[in-house]
Amino acid sequence: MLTKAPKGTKDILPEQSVKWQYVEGKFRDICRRYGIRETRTPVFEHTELFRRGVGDTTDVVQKEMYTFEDHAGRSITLRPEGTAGVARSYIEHKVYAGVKPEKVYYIIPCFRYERPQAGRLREFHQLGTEFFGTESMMADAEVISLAMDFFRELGVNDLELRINSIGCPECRANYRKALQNFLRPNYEGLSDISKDRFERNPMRILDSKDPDDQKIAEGAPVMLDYLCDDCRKSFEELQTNLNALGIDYTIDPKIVRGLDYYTKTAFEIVTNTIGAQGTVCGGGRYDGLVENLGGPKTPGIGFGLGIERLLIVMEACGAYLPENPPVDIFVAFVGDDAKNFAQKLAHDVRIKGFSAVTDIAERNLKGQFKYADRVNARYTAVIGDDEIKSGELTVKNMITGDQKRIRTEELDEILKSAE
RNA sequence: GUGGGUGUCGUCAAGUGGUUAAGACCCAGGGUUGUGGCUCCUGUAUGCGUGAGUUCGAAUCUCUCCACCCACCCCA
Repeated sequence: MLTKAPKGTKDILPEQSVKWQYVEGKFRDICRRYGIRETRTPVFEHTELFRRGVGDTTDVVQKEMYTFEDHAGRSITLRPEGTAGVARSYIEHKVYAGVKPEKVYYIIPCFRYERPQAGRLREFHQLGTEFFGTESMMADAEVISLAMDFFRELGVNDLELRINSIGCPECRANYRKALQNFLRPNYEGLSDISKDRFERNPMRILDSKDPDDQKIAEGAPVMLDYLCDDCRKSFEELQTNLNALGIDYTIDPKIVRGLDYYTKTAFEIVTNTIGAQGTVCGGGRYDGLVENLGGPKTPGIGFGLGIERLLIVMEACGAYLPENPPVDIFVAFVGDDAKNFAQKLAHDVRIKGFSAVTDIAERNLKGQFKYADRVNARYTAVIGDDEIKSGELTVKNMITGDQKRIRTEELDEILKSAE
């Protein structure tokens, strides 16, 4: 128990963390190219923020939050997603008074109390972006474009972009009514879960896996047919923009999104290569969120992408992921005099900006070479009595096996040429 | 919250009631008191998730609990 990470959490050990850094670095670079800056918000927030922001009736808020009281009796919650905190920060610092739109990205851990399974954890990591202050569908297209660029540059193909519009609160209410009217005659035939959803969120009935539900839902009205003029125009614009960017997509009227704050654009990027949790990226527009949290009426659009799922997809499709990064030079030594000389040499090399590793476990030469091999050293320098006497180094190229004597000053050239 | 599966060395894994629990890899040391990735040798589980029971005897049978995995729900 004591030596076991809590259920649903995972240690990211060094051989994994190089992969994480690679993915994160790629994301940071893409965001830089899109002119997006990073924002960092607290891991925990007031519980009320999520109740209001994510929605009181959502599963996330109702049964998945890590909520506790702090010592002063405040109700605190570990963030279950990224958008609410970023929106809060946007309002708190009156960022809306500055240049619009505000474009930010984040790379953060999130927490949800769920039963873990493949691609689902209690602590998971999201990277994402949020744009505030523009209603233009160009923003939606840019956000989607960014996500697609990210996947493409990571070498992840066979992904499908699905888009939908869930309208604004007005047209959604109309649709809800129409859907309920359509389903009501067969209410008794619905599964228990769907009966439960009938009032709470009838749109969810549409993607039920229950065969009876599916039969009843056949021919049900589609949200897209109930969009108001403004929402319909927006959805058409989005498609025009995506077409202009050469981004393929399919329209999927079943995308509903489980968080209350979404309006208009909803999208998912899915894969079928990683089992049941196929949604790697989900996002959409949330024009009511900022106002709902007490800020000025401010539209917003963004997406969240699960890093754990992304890595699973990358491994499944054979995308490049770094492992065991090389060390420029390993400094081996024989004898006590050479010991200090070696440590000094390694230090000099490090100061010059190269990576150097030396034996700090008192191994014999053979063991040191073995270790040099393990740490993926490009070169190994050997220092012993002979070298100290002559002021030279023996340097071995670990890939070709070539070995020669050089003067210490020549080492720089060799290390540089290896890059 | 509901359902299914699995639990033997750091990892993979043999073993299905009978003395000391295979093997491989990894790791460490050595064959070579100055040379790795190959080779050879040596070492590493007082224990088979936990607790109890059946038995002369249990990793092997029964039950309890626990952990992990997978799926539903929902979502990243």
